[in-house]
Amino acid sequence: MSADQVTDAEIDIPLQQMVTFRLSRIHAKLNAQAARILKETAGISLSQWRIFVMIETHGKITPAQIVKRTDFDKGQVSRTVKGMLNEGLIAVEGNESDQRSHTLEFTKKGFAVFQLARPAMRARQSVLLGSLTANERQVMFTAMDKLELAMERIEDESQS
Amino acid sequence: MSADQVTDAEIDIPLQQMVTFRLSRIHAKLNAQAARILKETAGISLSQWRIFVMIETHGKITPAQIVKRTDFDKGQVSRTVKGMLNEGLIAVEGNESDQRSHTLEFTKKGFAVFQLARPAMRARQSVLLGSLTANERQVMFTAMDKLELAMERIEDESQS
DNA sequence: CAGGAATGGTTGACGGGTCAACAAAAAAGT
DNA sequence: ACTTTTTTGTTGACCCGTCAACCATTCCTG
Repeated sequence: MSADQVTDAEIDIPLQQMVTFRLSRIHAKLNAQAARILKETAGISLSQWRIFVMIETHGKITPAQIVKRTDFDKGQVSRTVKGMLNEGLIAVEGNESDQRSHTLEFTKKGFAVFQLARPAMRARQSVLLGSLTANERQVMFTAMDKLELAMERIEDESQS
Repeated sequence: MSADQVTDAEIDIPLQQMVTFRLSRIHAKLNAQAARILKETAGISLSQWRIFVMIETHGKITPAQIVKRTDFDKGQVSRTVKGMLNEGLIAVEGNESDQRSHTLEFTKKGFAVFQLARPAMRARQSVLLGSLTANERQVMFTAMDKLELAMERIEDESQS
């Protein structure tokens, strides 16, 4: 279907859209699917899952560090953390040397909930990555790198 | 191709995120950038731009056709169209054989506005596509195809 | 042709993402 | 020491995307 869709029309203008359109559509679908799985398996939101993953892979971590590593919006992190605290999914530990900051960590309940979602999320990831050849994976990542760089270039140009 | 193969560690946890995280981040950046350019050059929103593009590439077109071709949300199309009508950017033409439906088309003003944004959007697209080699572009598209198929597979599995 | 199903479109509600303003604390400059 | 700047986090406002309920019209089927 998409094979015979690559026509002149697409290369000129519409294909123009194809990059952003398709990325946007895939993103939407991935999001919706992940959200559904998370809700069904663990009753958490995608934002909460992402916070969990950050805590899991980096150990104790502060909101600011999460923002730096992921580019998530700081307001959203703040609100998500607040919600997770209310639900007892994570705990905070004050920082002695900096009164503003606090590190996040799992509660027992939070870790249990996290693990409820993990198998399905892992399985999904395996299917997604497994659908691509090693070469396709690699090219896709370098392509994404290049796209991000190109975006920065556009940003710079339009400011000068 | 044997450059760096995807290792267990990558498939395991952190890279797990990589596919969705990175897609999501790129999507967000692309969106924000496009929205900014559109606002600056033509004073329109991304949704409005997308409707314009659909009208431009397919001639007179109905909201339902747009939804089918793009997977946009039907509610959002409805609202965007409503807004564009209020601003005089598009016009509707009733359909004789179907009282529910109407086709969309440019107004003079709408087409002028559309063309205000086009150069910058085209330039941007050139930079984006130009940052990738032909091979990278091609692989990326097939990869996106495969990802969408894989998603459907996941959907089917989790329902059975 | 009557009644139910499907289609086209509108609307309200809700959650998520983004942005800007702000307060508190810490770091840096003088 | 004191002022200024930067960092950390919270909050409110706003827009966008998604979902579900709903009406009107058209299609389909007995």
